[in-house]
Amino acid sequence: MRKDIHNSDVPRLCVSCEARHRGICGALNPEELVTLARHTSKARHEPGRQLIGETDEISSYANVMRGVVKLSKMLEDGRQQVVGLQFAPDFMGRPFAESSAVTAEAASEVETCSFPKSALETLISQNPDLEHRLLQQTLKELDEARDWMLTLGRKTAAEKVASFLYLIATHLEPEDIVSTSFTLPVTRADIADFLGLTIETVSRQITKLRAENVIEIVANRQVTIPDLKKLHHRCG
Amino acid sequence: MRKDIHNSDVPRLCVSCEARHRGICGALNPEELVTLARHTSKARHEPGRQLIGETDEISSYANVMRGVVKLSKMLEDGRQQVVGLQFAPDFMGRPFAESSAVTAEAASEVETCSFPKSALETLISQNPDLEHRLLQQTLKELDEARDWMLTLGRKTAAEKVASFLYLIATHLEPEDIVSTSFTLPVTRADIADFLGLTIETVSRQITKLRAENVIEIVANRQVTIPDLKKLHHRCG
DNA sequence: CGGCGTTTTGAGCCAGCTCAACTGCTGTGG
DNA sequence: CCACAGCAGTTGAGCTGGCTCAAAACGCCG
Repeated sequence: MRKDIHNSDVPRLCVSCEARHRGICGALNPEELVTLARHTSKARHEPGRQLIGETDEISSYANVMRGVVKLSKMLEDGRQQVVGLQFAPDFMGRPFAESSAVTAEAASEVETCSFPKSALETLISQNPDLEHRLLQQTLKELDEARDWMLTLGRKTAAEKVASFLYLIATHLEPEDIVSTSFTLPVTRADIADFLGLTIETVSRQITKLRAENVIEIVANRQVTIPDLKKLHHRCG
Repeated sequence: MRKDIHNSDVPRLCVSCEARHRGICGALNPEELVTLARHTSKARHEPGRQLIGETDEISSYANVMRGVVKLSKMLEDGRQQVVGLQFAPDFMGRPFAESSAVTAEAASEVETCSFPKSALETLISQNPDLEHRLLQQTLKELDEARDWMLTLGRKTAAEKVASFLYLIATHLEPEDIVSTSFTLPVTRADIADFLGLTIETVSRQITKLRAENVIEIVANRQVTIPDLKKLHHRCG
């Protein structure tokens, strides 16, 4: 928990919340936080739980407090593509749209803090800094989406898997690390859907990376990366 | 040219400009337009002309006035992926960043209206509606990028080419059309780099679509689509 | 221990790639 | 006016990376 001289003014719900520092709530003053918190509800979701469907009407937005949320799109025949992953304290939702255009699903166990569409829209209209934060996050997501397009369109299966592991490692851990160890927040099927590959190909490439000592697999989902730089070299 | 009761107040440069209606300049009042126009320069660029490089420092932004701009990313070994196309009157540039992270290149003959980074940033700080427009465009680009990730990751070559032609047709022409005819604003190589395919595969798929009477190729770049719905069915 | 979901491994196939040749258009110069 | 060089696009033949289908191995929980 961070030190914060205004702790006494902010709602109990928000006191220790990351979204107030690095997330969109950082744009709000104590008074606005109180207003928002009145309409807010925290929730915990099991892996696999769908948070919003591709064509659902949007009635609320949320912050990701803990865990990883998977955003995906689907073709009529069932082919699926994961188009984004969201980590705490990302904002979730598509402002100014009727429907979300993507399915949001809890990849790991997830905690969210959600509030009605109207509450956010009211705040946006009276606080330009909130819109600035939204713009910043949207630009970040656009950058990530474009990076990923390069991966999807032009990298080999081996490079795709290395890129995925690199992305997870750098998003789950504090920056400037050399080696790391973590639990994969997603299944092989999710990885495959993110990379535009099949489960089997993902599995084979992971096996190969392990055989070449680029990664270590402790338990099924438990990965250690002894040298991030070495992994990065495999990313193409 | 649109009718506009304020024509007399706005700078000559801006009078007939689409960006003032559908682009970001729509957020500006005549006075702000005058300020911006003072630092503005229109330019025409030949196809292939690089407008900004992937690692270039950003010193100015621009509106696309005419033509199509191609945004791309490259791997060290030269593999390239087109990550976006911009049409008039799109805003071009990555606000709040040191470097652009993508290469922008004129795909067709292009006209731009560019202004220094600082001029836009000043206006943003004093006019929240401008930031709102930027957010709207960024969200639109993010939606498009995610749609394209589905195409890149999960569609077959045939579906990819159909999707590309559909995208171009619907972006170049007024809405609610059934049939259309247009000149492709990009080369086969660009299409391939957009779709994550090779030139040869693109060519074969176009030939196939023609053989199946989904499209007509008049001259090399001149395409007619007799039935947009039929094309859409090929998009997967 | 047995059942079930996830992951790995194996074997064969095919969509899309590579390499190479050809076509057709355009501009240039003799 | 033709020759020809250069570039964009097409076509062909063969190869291969990643897919498909099938089965075995590995947890994990009751």
